[in-house]
Amino acid sequence: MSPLELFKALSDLTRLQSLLLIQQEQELCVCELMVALELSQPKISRHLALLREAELLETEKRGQWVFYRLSAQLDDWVLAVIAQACSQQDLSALEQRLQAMGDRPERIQQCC
Amino acid sequence: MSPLELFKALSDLTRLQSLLLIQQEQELCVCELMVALELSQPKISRHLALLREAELLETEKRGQWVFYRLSAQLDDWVLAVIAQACSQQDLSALEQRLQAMGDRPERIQQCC
DNA sequence: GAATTATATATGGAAAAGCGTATATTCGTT
DNA sequence: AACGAATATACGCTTTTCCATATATAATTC
Repeated sequence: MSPLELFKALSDLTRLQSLLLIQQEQELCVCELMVALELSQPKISRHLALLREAELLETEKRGQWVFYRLSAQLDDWVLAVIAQACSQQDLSALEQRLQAMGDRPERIQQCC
Repeated sequence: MSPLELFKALSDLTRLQSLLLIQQEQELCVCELMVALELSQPKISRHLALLREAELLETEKRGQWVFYRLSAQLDDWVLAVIAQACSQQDLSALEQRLQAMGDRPERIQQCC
């Protein structure tokens, strides 16, 4: 991944918010992002596909859901850039809609 | 400056290389960037104008030249992102053409 | 003050990106 | 097997971005 590829991937609000929110939440499925960002399903899917093709995100299919999370083998400099962006981006409205969302898909407990 | 604005500004190779090379060299004028990037004058000027409008670069006119340098009041997180990009971008060919360039405008000695 | 150098901007067109809608696919449920 | 939910992709269109060329402006030199 080159700096140019990273910056292109992050130069769209939908992709930027999706990536940062996924980072914050560890993993999210498409329907959760639809609620959080208040956008249509095809729009979310298409932007996630771009982030996946750029190998920023990886997917895991569990049942009828596809969960997106940060790719496991991201270089440190990429993580550093994402962290800087995250420190400057207000995701509170998105987080709030996510919390308020009913019927979120069940998660395998990750930890403890 | 928002993350989105920064990423949009850096999502073009001409702008990315210009910004990083300017950072490395402290300041450069348009004609030096033309040689380093091997691009036309209007193309360089237009992209620099975008970086200036985004307040990533500032200019100083000295004689017939316009020198571009990093804006003085950039936030730390912006500088951090630029530094990460710089660590991953190979500018050696550009630097080389710059060194080999004849007739570079004289600089006011900056230091010591 | 005419010519030259350095830079900026305008203009029209080409390429790319993004969008809404429609459709396909896959999985789970009945 | 049929249906519904979740996701992906295809298609046509609009918008944006980028470019090459031409022109404008400003400083310098002769």
